[in-house]
Amino acid sequence: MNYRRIKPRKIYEEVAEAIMDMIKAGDLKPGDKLDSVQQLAENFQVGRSAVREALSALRAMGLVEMHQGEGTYVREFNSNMLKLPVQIAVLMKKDDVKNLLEVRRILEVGAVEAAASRRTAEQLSEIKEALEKMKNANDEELGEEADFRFHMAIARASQNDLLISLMNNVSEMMFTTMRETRRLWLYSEKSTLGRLTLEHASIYEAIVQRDGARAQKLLLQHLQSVEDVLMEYFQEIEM
Amino acid sequence: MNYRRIKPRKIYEEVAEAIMDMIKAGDLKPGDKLDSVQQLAENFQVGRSAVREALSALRAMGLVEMHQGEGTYVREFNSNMLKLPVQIAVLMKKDDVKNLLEVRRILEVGAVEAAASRRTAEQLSEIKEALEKMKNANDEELGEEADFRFHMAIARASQNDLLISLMNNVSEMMFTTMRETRRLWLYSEKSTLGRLTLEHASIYEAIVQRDGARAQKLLLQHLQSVEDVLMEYFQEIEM
DNA sequence: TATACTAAAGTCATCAGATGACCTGTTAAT
DNA sequence: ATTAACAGGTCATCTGATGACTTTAGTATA
Repeated sequence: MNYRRIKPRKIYEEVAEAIMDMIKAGDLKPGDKLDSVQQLAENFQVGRSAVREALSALRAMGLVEMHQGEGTYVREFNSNMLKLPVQIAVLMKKDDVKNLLEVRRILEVGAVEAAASRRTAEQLSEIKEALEKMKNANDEELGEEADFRFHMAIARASQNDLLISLMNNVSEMMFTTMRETRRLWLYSEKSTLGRLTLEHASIYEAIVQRDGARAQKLLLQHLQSVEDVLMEYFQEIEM
Repeated sequence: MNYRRIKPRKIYEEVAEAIMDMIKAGDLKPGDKLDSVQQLAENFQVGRSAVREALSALRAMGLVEMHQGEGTYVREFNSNMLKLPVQIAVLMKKDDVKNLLEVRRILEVGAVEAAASRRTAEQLSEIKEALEKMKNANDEELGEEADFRFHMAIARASQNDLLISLMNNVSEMMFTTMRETRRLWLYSEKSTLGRLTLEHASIYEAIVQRDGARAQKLLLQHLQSVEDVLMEYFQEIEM
């Protein structure tokens, strides 16, 4: 037999949903202040704890902000509010890291094409700036940061907030997981930084010329070689 | 001037972090039962509310499960535990939907290449099954489901849990946002279902032959045409 | 009047006790 | 042996109290 699953609806879930509905319906707009916990509890005819748990859930989802002594406010909802739980990254096993790198590559290759076709002049100069910084960076730390900025500048040029936000999250998880690996790698081969810079430069050129296909191809090669080296080091260190 | 922001650390944040550290350190493994709220409160020397808020946060992150009357457990952490707040989808504006579709396309084009090169025989038959179901579906509802299954089967064949999970989330957001649109679209043109099936079939063939590049090209065309029609309808309906 | 300090009100954060709901395993009854 | 009743443990929720923090208004002072 096939019984339909009975779900005991928790009160805080109902409250959270009710508040979310008010947001959807436009009764509450971004920036608006919610009623006090006390007030909400009375309105919904539930205890304050239930309201607090509901608000906690909404906060975890990024829908509201709670400020002690001030009140609770509806947050602006750009797509970039999407937050993956980055902390989880530290729990990752080797396979997960491989997957993470692959997702990074997929997202970025997708982003660079959009960037090539949509980039504004301003975004172009942002990319160029990161590129220049990398050229002039003798220090590994500076190089690493410039590298990161270059890739994020490309993401921003895609003008897809959701994509930007995903890449942000994925990058952060990458750095969290591989912070040691990456550092060792950069320290070990001085020549690497130069090669990376050259590859970046050619990608930049393709974006300048709005040649999405070429940019994709170059970026793919670039990332794949980086991946290979990174995985090699990662394997040595973490296993 | 630039003052560094002072953050009054909330107790529940500290508790959440402490528990997370225990998980990281391996003191708590997936499947383990946490101490009772009562007990944790005593251990940390804080009130039960603080513990509950901490656990709420961890639950929202997907790190633990709370079962009334039973206890709180550490969840298995596959990458597929990554949960984007899908509910937010309903709040999306037109631009967001466009971005969402683009991200879907990027992820899926990436996934299909991985699928083409890595798919096992079993995964192949899973894809074929979805394809057959779609062929035999006279009903729109069945067709829609088969369509969905086809795409998810490809994702699974990529064998990248993180990628699968992201696509799952993105798909869900898509369906949430466009459930009305999509239905209307399918109802309006019977011929569409047949065309979609043909396109799927050719993609399937490319995967059979492990021709990643060809699969990518076909899928890209497929998704782009779907996107175009979808956006057209969406604009009419929602504006 | 203008400024600085103070007080009060509103609100979130946290605590602690009490009660209800729910699950599991044990014991008792048939 | 099977089933029903029970007990213990635990989360869910309510409630009153207290602390911390922010904003605002009022008051005192120069």
